[in-house]
Amino acid sequence: MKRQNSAPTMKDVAREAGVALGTVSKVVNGIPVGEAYRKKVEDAIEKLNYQVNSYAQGLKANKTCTVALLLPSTLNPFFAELAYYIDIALLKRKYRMLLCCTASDINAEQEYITMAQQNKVDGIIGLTYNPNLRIEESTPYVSIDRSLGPRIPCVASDNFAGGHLAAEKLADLGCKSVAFLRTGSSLSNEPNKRKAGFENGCLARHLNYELKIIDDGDPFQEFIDFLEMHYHKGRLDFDGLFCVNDELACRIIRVLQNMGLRVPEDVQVIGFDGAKGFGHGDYYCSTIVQPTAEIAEMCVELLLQGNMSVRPPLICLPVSYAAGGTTKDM
Amino acid sequence: MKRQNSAPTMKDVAREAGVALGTVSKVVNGIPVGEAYRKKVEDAIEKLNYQVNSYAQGLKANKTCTVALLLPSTLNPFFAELAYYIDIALLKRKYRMLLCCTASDINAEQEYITMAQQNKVDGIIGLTYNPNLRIEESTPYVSIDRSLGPRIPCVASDNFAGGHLAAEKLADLGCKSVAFLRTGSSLSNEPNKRKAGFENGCLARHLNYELKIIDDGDPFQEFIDFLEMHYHKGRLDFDGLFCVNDELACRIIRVLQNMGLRVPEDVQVIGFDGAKGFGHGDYYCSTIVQPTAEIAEMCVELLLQGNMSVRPPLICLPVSYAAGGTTKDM
DNA sequence: TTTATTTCATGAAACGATTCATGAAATTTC
DNA sequence: GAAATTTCATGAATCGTTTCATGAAATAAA
Repeated sequence: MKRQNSAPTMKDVAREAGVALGTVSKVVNGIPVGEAYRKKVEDAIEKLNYQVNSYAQGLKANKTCTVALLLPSTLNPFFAELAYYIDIALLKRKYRMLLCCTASDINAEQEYITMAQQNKVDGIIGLTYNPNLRIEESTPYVSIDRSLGPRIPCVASDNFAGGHLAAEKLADLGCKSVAFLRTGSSLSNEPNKRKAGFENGCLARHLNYELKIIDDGDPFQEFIDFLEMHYHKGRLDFDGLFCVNDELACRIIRVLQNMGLRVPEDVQVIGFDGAKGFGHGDYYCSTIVQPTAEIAEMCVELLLQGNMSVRPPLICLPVSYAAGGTTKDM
Repeated sequence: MKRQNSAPTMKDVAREAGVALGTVSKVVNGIPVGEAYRKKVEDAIEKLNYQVNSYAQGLKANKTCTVALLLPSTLNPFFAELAYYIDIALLKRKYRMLLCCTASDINAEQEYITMAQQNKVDGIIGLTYNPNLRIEESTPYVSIDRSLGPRIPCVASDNFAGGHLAAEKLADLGCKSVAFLRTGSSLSNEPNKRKAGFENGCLARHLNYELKIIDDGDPFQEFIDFLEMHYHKGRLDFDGLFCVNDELACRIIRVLQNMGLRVPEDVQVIGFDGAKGFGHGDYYCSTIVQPTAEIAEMCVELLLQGNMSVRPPLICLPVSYAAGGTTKDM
């Protein structure tokens, strides 16, 4: 006797329809079956309100149609935008997205990767900070903006070009002396390209520049000290700043304003990422815009294409510049 | 013969360790077992790099430790914040979060609910627009900010108090004539309480007020027309506006600025939600702040507590006011 | 009409973890 | 030392699908 409250199974449907188990399976999976059989099965499914059990399916097929997205958090609008577009791209392919915010837990990144190996997900898209994750060869993984080694494909914006573009824009906007500010791990080489591109651009345009890099952690006070060190008699040594991302740019702008400096009149600031307030709102600052939707689409495409051996190690997508009120071009 | 590339199973571990299947299961699940056995099994697990297969577990246990979060999108910072805190709250309880952005697909909401019934998730937390979702009695569901009927618990901010507070603040800030603007479905009654609370507050403080409600869809032009209708000789009929959410407030502010009005000098604007730029950044506008983390915690608590019958139908959490530059109190 | 071929529903076996009745071994009791 | 009791590893059965070898029925060929 079946428990009252348990969901009907294929067996129940088969009994109700008076057909074999395999026939029900075929109908459910759209495999051709005699018209009369199909009808009987469909009626029984309807009558019993049958739903396939996806554990049992997964057990046989070893496939979940679920992908995990590892992000530090969704509080950063750029990350939130990525999450949105990746969800769209996955949905289009009938996949679901497990969102994992790793910022709250230092071990979360590795734990989720382990989870993937327990077949809870078919693959992982990760924007991670931990540079030495153990990722098994057999785990489909695509990294965003961080190279994790030759076996792991990485999708990134053209960070070098972005840095170069920032320098050019600042030069075009009349800056004479600029600085690059950055936090985060020095091990993540993609953001380092922003620096390299910026230097390259500064040299090409004969801009004086300085670099302020704060590795690991977020001792924001160091930036404040740096800026105050370069602040003399109401003037800053720099008339242009390029921040490694919009979040840092926003924080820096607040510091500048607290110091009594006007943005963009006294100092022009360019960030990186190009996220917007409500998807359709304003940019948080003048910024190098990453092509979020394209990055998302590319990650999903790479992850789900069957042949892992043809994955290119690094995909660079083009960036653009957008004025956002913190430069003199609005 | 076992396929080369297939993951080791409990059977393999049992064979390797020279013990029975059930013994391995006990070790894996932390059930007491003789010391010598435990050691042998642990060594074998280590050696084979064994990971439990969660489909098989799910098939037996009928439990995924996964909850689906239905949101229109994460582009709205308030939604993104909710997603973040709900993920945290779930992680704390060893649950995972399936994030489903429903804005892109009109059928997505119902589809995800169907999915839950296929046991892909143990429950759903939904912030949905569709007022007539078919939710089976047996599907654990918690709704955010929309009452979906007596069987479905709803967690919301104290929207009435929020509306009231907005009116009081505008009165305190010197407004004489105010308006309430709102989009979205008229069927979702929680946001309607913001209106009711606002009216109540206006009456209590003897404020002239007008209501502009645009039901269903987003014909934003109607708001522009409304504002222009109330615009005479460089003056707006209102010196204060209360918008149903921050997103609308931001759009309205841009319209006002395009009309040549200054915010907050000419018109003060208060929104609703209280999301911030980068989690720690500025508010987008002066706003009634929803207690996002508490809402998240409450949703998860309600969803995962076993006893569905003791769920209260509606939980109201307290709101607060925060100045954000679009009122004269910064 | 008989034989060869094709078509297609059938249902047992398998996927991998959990559960629990079984009985061997160890311990306690008299 | 024998009997009674307790302890605990064992492995078959189970969960709900999918797959595929089987053979019955229908069709085609002779």
